[in-house]
Amino acid sequence: MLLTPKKVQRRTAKLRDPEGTRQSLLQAAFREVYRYGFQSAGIDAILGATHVTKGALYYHFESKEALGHAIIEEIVAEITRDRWLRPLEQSKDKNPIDALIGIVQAIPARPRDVKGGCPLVNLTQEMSQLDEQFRKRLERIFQEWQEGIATALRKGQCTGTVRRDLVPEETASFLIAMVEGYEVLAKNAQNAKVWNIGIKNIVSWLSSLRAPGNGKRG
Amino acid sequence: MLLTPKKVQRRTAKLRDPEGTRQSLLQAAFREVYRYGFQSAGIDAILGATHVTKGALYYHFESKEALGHAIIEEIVAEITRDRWLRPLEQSKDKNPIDALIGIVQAIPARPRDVKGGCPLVNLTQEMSQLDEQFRKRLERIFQEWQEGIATALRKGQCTGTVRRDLVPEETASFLIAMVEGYEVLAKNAQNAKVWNIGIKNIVSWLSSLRAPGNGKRG
DNA sequence: TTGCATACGTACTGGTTGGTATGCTGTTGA
DNA sequence: TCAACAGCATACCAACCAGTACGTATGCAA
Repeated sequence: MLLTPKKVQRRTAKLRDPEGTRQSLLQAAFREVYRYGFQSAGIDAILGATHVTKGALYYHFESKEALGHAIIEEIVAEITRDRWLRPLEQSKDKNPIDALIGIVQAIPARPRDVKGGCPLVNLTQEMSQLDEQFRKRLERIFQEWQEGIATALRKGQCTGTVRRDLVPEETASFLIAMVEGYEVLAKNAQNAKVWNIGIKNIVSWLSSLRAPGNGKRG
Repeated sequence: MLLTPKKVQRRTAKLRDPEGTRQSLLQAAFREVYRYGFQSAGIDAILGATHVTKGALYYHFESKEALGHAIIEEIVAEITRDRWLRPLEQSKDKNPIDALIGIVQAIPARPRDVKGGCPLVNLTQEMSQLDEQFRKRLERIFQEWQEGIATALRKGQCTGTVRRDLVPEETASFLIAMVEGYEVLAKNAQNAKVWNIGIKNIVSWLSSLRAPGNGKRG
């Protein structure tokens, strides 16, 4: 008896879409890593969250480590750019203090964001000491972030909206430390209230950076 | 003539010393958890760092989780008390701003501390979202810490050395967020320089909390 | 139509993990 | 003197985990 011809059509006629597969993997892997940490995020769990199989994963990424690197460069870095750098760029004619206040207040305070904390901090805490490759990639993000803020502050100093006695880089770091610090506190509390109080205090501190005689909307 | 009443200690023979065994385990486990995180710290690695065997471990602790709880309650909590609460207690007649400045400046900046980050933050980042038992224990430490600072600030407000417009609890949280935030930045940089700049900025901010007309050593 | 590279799917493996079952030894109270 | 028990030591296990081997389906070029 002749073999039956192969199943002509699979129900969900899967189109080949390597870029789509790659993105699915990155997104799912990010979610798992965000939740459980890189080391504890299991490959099988990541695959279970997608319709992708192990063969496909290891076709697109050399190793779990390489997947981790891609997450940092393509997802985590983008989050920082979306939340901080692009808004700063777009409001570069405005008073940078007002811009920063707007940005800080716009950081999502949805339960899942507060409870999960900042992906950048999560990965830094877990990996910076253990793996230099991870550390370098994370450091680049921090530097980009700091420079973005420092540049805006420097401009504000030129146009007279920001106090001249500040060192822009140090002030930028300080702001980042405050934001990250409150993310940690909020994550521990698993509660947006802590975060909202934090925002309030950061905004109040940001206001103290205005050049004397420069009220709101300077 | 009577000889020594108690047995002379034998050098090589292993004396049974359950409390010592327990402490060895706690210390070694803390070091491993501090370095690799709780989930990634292996039981075998912990045991390898001691002269203790698995049987002894599971005699003293019900599970890895229970060991983790003990680490938080007996080691991490003690670090916070040693660095913050006891110094605050001991200098309760002093200006609290000066006391806090002293404490912040006294936080160890040795490479291994900077590179490892703050144990409290490490554990919070990793576990708060995943395990409520861990979270609760960590939250207690944060609360103790915050209350210690807030109490000191409140006293300062009464004695006129601290600005009266501050909300002590919020200011305490803010300080904690700053410290933790800079620990994250320093850990990412794997470099004490970032930390030292952080200290400088925090100290400068702390000085701004003094009541008007109240210089140093108020 | 063939030929071949891309893009997967599946079954498996060697090593590791937290945890346990069981047995031994030193100490202590009767 | 001896039983009972605290305090371990050792061997072992099932589950899991990253990674691989290898087969197969698809698209495209010649």
